[in-house]
Amino acid sequence: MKQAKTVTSHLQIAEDLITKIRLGEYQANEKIPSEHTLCQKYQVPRHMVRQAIARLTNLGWVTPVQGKGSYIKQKPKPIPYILSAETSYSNNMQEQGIDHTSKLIDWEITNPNQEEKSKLKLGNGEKVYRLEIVRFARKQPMSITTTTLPKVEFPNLEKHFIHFKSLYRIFLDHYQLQPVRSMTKFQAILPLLSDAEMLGIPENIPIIQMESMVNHPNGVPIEYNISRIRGDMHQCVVEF
Amino acid sequence: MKQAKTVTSHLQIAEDLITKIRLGEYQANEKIPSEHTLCQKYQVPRHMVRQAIARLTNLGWVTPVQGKGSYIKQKPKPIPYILSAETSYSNNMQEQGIDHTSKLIDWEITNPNQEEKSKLKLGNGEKVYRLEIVRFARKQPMSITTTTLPKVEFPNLEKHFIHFKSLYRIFLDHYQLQPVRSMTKFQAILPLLSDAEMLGIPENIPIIQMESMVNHPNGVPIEYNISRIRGDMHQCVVEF
DNA sequence: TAGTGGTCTAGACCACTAC
DNA sequence: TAGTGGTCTAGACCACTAT
Repeated sequence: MKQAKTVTSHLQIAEDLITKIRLGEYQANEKIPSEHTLCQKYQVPRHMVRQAIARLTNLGWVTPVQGKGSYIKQKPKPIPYILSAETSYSNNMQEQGIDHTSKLIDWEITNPNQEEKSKLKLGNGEKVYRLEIVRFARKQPMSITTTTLPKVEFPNLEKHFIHFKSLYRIFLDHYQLQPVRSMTKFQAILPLLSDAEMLGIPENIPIIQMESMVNHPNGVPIEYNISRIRGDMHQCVVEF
Repeated sequence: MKQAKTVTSHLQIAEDLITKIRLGEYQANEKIPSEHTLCQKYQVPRHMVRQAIARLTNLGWVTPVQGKGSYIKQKPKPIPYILSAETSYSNNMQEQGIDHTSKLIDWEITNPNQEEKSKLKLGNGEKVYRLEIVRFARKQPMSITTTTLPKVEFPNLEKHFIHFKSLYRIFLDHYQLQPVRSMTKFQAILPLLSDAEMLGIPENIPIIQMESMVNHPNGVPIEYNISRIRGDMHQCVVEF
């Protein structure tokens, strides 16, 4: 006679653990029981438990830390990010009273790529500034932006990089320019390794990749940027 | 004397495989070599190779199929989805000449939850229709929408479900109603298991969760919906 | 030193696909 | 039937954390 085998597979262990986290039996910021303990509890070899925990890690429920245990993740409260023609990131954070900073981590004067050239309607041989900006909110890195500006529109831009606060601050203070966002495209993707590292997030947290065109009030395109923002930390809002 | 051990860990195998896919040595829609072959190639036990492939799977490079092999994923070309006050999904697909359908998979008349009640400005005791709609484009499931409508605004709505084509078709044809989108919030998240299954995607493909308010042209809120759309298959566009 | 998670070995058997 | 990936066992040793 066949014995009814206990159907404890790694999938079921994972499901059980998730349920317990959901129901609060295991609490956020606490640890789930150790692998060893779980082996005893489910009466399975360690490999099974590890497979289950790998699943949980993947789905974003826990973060294992060597020598300590697997910590249950806090579900983050996302920050509203209002998309409109007039608002910039800093601007947005400011209005919500969220502590924020920007950091210029890299810049160059270079030849535009095809994309940039057409988007910014550049003539042949025109150069661009290309900046890499990391934005922080509540001291945490929240987004990375690659922004491209026609050199001709921003004479001596690099002079203003020394005490870099915000790009739009520079636009306003030194070029008397109130930029206008004309278009934003977005897409949900998984981060590149380099971006994930920079943002201090695991590779499996989705990010929103946002591509924007920004114009001079007279309609001339003056900025093209691609931001990668933490999808779990932002709730973007568009009003019509 | 210590022998310089070959540092082939699962991480390095994964990295090597990714590089080969990137460079086109292994081509999209083809398979990577079998686990057995890779074991021989890297001179490691199967467990190591499987760990590496698990990583690739996770990062979205391959999809293993039992009995066949691990297929290299095609990077999908996303469909543009224009967000504006006037456009609906069907409408959007129509204009781009993309073959599309909608399917009403579930509906009920029920009491609204707190969220729905406040969003739709419902009085006490007012009932709502709650529909579950799956939208297809190019024969593939692309999004799942939970939509809530005040019952009082749509008398005998269920009469029109028999040959369901599109919600907005019903609005237009039977209620002479040209709906207006007033607000959209979006966020990048990983799908729930049930949604992933319905969309036929692995759990690690990010989706855009989009919450919208839709009004009568006179400003009265008539629809509140939450869509989960495939993040990898859509490029959402907002114009200002 | 004890306990945690991370890596790794060397197998076995099963389920599915292709021929 | 042979080849593929999926599940599972039963260990070993290492790296890190806490005490």
